[in-house]
Amino acid sequence: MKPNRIRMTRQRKAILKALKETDSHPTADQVYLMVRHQIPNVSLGTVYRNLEILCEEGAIQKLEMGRTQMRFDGRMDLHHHIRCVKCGCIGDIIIEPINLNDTMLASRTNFEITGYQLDFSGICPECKKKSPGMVN
Amino acid sequence: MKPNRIRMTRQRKAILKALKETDSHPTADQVYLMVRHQIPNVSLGTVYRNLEILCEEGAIQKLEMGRTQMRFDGRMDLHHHIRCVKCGCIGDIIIEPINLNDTMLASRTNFEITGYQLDFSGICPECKKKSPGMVN
DNA sequence: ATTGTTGCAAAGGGTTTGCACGTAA
DNA sequence: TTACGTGCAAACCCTTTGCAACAAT
Repeated sequence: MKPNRIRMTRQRKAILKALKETDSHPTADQVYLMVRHQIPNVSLGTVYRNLEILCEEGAIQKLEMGRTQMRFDGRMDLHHHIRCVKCGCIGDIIIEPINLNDTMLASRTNFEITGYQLDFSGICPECKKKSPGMVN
Repeated sequence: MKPNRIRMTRQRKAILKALKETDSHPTADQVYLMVRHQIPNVSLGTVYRNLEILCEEGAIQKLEMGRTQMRFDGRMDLHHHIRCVKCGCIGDIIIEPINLNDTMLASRTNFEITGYQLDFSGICPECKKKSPGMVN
């Protein structure tokens, strides 16, 4: 057990606040822009470092969907995400967790299963409005 | 409909062959090393270009798990993947597809759901052997 | 002969890191 | 006072791309 040495600096506080106040799952540079309203000379490096630290502390979570830019989420309850294939925005979905001890599932691999990541893709309401009926 | 203009060059043939002959889900540079045995002066750029083209042709598939390096798979039947959290190797799992028209699922988001990605994580047989009983 | 493909090397883009200074506790 | 955190800028790493030469059809 290491002592909790993390300091609540202005920057860290502002980054955490920004994430708790939005449901837009922003990228690091979007967080950077938000925080700059309050702390104009904050650096992008500081934003990245703090997002990482806040993740480790369990205060926020990092979304790594495919190989796109990371996104960050201030919501910590169990939920999944859906990405709009047109605009890239991200929404939330709550579904029942998969039972990792399911013998049917376990029998299908010689790995010991410890976790999973389930992300959906689709079309967000805004993009649906813009091109109704269009598949692409 | 564009005519099928893709040429079967030595390089392309070798890359495809390498992927069809392994079940190791190699990264681009691993494919590069494999192909170099046959074509010593092949370039990494060519490997990347051909992996991309072979994906578009539906001959292979690209695995984008988290923000790690891309991996490539010569197997085209429907299956999922599990990544070893210790060594990073990848195995296969076959499970039933999720029904995207499930009203329960659809009611949980205002997106129109079109697809999903489900990847597992766990510990591979080799790593389990090396550190039996250890969680980390 | 045509034009898709290659090797090379440079560029790209998001993220990470080294350093000296600043600041929370 | 101590050592964690910051701003800056350079480094990183994988992947993509421009270009002139090459080769499949």
